[in-house]
Amino acid sequence: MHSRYRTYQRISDLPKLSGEEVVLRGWVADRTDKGRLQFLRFRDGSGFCQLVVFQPEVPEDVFMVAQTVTQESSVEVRGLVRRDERAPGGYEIQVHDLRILHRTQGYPIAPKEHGVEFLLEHRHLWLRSARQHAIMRVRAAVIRAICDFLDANGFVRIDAPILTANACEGTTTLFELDYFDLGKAYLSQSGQLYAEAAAMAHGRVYTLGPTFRAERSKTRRHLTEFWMVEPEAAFFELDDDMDLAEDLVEYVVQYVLRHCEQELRALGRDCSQLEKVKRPFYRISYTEAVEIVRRKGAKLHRKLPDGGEEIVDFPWGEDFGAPQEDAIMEEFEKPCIIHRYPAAVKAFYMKRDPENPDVVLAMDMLAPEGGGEIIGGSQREDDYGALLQRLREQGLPEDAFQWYLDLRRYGSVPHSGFGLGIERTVKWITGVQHIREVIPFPRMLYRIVP
RNA sequence: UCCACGGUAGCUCAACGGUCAGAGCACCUGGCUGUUAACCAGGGGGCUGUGGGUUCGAAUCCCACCCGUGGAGCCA
Repeated sequence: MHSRYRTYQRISDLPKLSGEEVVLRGWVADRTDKGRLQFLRFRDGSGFCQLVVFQPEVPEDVFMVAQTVTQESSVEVRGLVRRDERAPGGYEIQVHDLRILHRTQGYPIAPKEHGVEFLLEHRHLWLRSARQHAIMRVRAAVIRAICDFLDANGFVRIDAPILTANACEGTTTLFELDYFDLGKAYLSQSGQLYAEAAAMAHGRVYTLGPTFRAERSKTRRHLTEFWMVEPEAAFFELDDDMDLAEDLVEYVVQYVLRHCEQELRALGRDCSQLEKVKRPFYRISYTEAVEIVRRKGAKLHRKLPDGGEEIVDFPWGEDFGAPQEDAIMEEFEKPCIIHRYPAAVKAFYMKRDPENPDVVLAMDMLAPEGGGEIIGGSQREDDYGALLQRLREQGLPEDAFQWYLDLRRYGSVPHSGFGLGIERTVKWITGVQHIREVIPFPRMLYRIVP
């Protein structure tokens, strides 16, 4: 690609520059030497490559610079690009000149083992490591793939507000703040309601942005601030919604396999399972899922009023927890969609199944290999009276939802959508164990810095 | 919020209630022409999270607090 901004060569271009003299600018990730032969692991943002400095081939002062340069110093290097099997990545630079731009003293992160706390404390520097570099590239690719797919299928990106007056689902705890003279405002936990409004204007839309949950969650799959893409489409019924979710996830996974081969290898990801992620996925009803849970003996731990706990066979009507989801996904090597959940455990805006009023037209997608729940969606209640009744049943403030009810007053149509968690998806695809590694600066219960 | 575990050198960890709290890595010095977390030799580096208690004696046992970790719940 031609760029008017590129004034120097980059590591990502090395295969095309073999045998040529190049000038690169970047940072020394690490160094080691064998006397008169020195190896510098060099990175410039586009990738990593090895610099080789051999004493007889460079001026004495250049050799001294290479010998004394510290980890994470920024440098400019001139040298010959060589193909060499011994070099990580297959190419290396035979250094002719090396200049220090800024000498680093006491870089905190050694190229050795570190604990989580220490690394999170230094997240601003940790991002430079090869592993974090690869994860962020996959994250970028996932978001790119999502936008490509939705744009190509006629979805218009609509950005939802982050400051909102109303709680979306009325269940989870929200971050609250004072909004001038208008009282309390909340950080959005979902752009869905706004996406619904926009879908009545554009037919097919999606929101993409950060969302916030003030839950005191402490697990490897929760963040207090996370990104979500939420497609919403007029005239889509539940089956269309599931088709869309399936198509989108298939596209994203296959896109990453195609475009991030290097990154996935750097992360040590076994891609054989990902290659299987092709339509059709599995699709089972909640009732069928309950049967699996019971068959596999994933019991329910239920809290008793006296503070104790009882362990019972999983009853129809309860929502699945992590143990149940894990039990279900042991059965499947591809994503599985579970649909038609008990109405009592789902949000007020979900439409009842006309064939069974005990369940709603909702669906969740669970990813295999411990990926967990990556999608939650539903067909929305499009009947004014039914929606108003749900609002009242759940004790939600009608005033704040007047505009939302308007969507059912003026040209209401069947419509559906879902939310796909960006971090959960990246975590699954990269095979990373903890969600905090797949967002640049994670916000968690006990962490807001850096 | 509940449950469990942890906090000792810059980092990762060790040390039965008993001499001066150790090791690896990182850092500094020297050696080596192919290193991949190189290796070899030497060197500096500590308010054992905080406060109280038990004891002749506490990193070690007890209590409280602070900080963190991951599991539940909640969910993407």
